[in-house]
Amino acid sequence: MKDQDGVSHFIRTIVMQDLQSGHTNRIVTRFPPEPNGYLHLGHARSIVLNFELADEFGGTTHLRFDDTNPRAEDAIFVQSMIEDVQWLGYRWERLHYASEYFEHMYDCALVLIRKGLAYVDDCTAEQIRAQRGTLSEPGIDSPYRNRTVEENIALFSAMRAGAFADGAKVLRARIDMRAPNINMRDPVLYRIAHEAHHQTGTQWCIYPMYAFAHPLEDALEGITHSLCTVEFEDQRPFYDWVVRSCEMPHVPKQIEFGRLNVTHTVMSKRKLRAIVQSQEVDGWDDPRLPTLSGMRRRGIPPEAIVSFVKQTGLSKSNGVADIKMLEHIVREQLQLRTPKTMAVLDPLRVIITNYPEGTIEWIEGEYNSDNPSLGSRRIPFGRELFIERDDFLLDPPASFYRLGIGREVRLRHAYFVRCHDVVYDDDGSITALLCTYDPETKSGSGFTGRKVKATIHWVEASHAMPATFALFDHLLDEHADDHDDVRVLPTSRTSTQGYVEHAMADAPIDTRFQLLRHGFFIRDAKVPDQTIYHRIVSLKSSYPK
RNA sequence: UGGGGAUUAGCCAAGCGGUAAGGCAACGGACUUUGACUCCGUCAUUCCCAGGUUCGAUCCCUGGAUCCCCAGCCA
Repeated sequence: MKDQDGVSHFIRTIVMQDLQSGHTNRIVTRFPPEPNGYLHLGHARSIVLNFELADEFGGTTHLRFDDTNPRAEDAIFVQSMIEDVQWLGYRWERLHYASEYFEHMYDCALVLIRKGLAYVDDCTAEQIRAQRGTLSEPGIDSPYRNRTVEENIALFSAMRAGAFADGAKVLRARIDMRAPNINMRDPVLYRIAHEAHHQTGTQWCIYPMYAFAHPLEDALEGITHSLCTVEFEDQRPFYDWVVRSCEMPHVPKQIEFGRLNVTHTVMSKRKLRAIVQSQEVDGWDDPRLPTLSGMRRRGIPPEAIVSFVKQTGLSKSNGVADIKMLEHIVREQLQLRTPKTMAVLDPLRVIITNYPEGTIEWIEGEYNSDNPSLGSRRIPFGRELFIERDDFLLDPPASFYRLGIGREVRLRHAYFVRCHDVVYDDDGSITALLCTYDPETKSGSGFTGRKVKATIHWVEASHAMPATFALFDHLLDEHADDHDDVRVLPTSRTSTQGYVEHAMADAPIDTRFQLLRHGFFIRDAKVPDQTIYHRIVSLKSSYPK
């Protein structure tokens, strides 16, 4: 049971077993982000997993905002998350907010109180922490642990009614302060926060904690498999305790999987925020960031992200995938879909001395010979051109196939040209190349008289469209996740001024191109009035540097 | 030194008692109007280590090592 580019994994196995054994007859999953930031590649793994798994077995998936902490959340994140999930290509059957269930959760808390399984604690956060014990020592009971049910109900109602200040009281589960699993030492269920909520306004001044709310949300929605990352594993006993103690009719199953990390970048929300706040990048959608909005602005197709997530597989270990794998998949996805055009990023003028002045020849050029459906365009050719500065070397070694004095190369789609002289300025730097062309060698003419070692790209000078190119490289050094300092590499973004070929000016702004010998590019849609091309990913190169 | 997890090639990852998939990377070669793409080939006698069970162990048992997570009124 594998899909094309996915790998079989343990959660799929569990789901299949649950279906076969009759434990459940329909799969319901959910993607439950907290709207307190931007979605990134790490979330993409959860999104793909939840949506694809349910879909594979004919089930459904809910998008649910886990909005139990108004101090951290904002409606603007709700909107960006909706856009990001849709952009990846997924459609939810139901959209929910945890806050929809606040009343129901309150009732569940009352159930626990009546069963003697929850109590109102007047201790401060510091006192509670001190009573909790440590990793190796048991905790001690709170002095308020044995209040009567009546007293607890009265106090909890008063908490809801706004009778107490933030932090004055909490509702706690009453389990076991000596439990070896710290999560079972009377965890907090409700805290007081006189804070407006983006969905419920000022209706509430007490809010449930994640550990209490999440299992209830899952149970209420009929979620069969509640998938989360491994750091929640030791919270599973409490998850099950909540479902059981609140006597929820539906019992969801929590399953944990390993986080997805990628070399040369970070997925931690904290570190991402630090980078954005450092002003070293252009906001949350900076094309260098692993945020979905950043990757979208970068021009990475959503299909590539989905494919990457599937191809990296899924296990319980927290692995670090090589970013080269992502880059490979992006190239693979773009290879056949993009028109291949020419642009010069670092221009060097070339004068074809034997080509008539004032003449422009229009050459028909196929956009992508591996995908003829992309059609063709007309390319102007004339006496003055631009080529890439590093396609010429004054004293080229034998391993350099391109231009040098006396050397001949093919101009893609056009003619062979041979360089015979160099023009310098007063500083001694090269300002132009003088070349001759051979009319016999026109592309498509079938000329086979002699061979040339290289084909280079070019742009005719009088029709060249000026453009800025933003070239992106690794955001951080290879193992950035290992240390706390997240210094953005200065090489992560460089830019150059150059020219693109005539035909590119007419393309829709979201057109992705393969710029011959440079890589895949797309216009920066955030500044449509400027002509800035983002390099999505470079081409591979076997040329020894 | 409490509890919970993880460990298969440089990286990700299949494998579920019958003799180590696949992808990325790397390295050779072919092809080439992109030093791209494509194609062909190479790349774990061994699965963290040590014992044990078995005709047979990456899979089962015992012991050990290393790494990750948990002491928010965050999620």
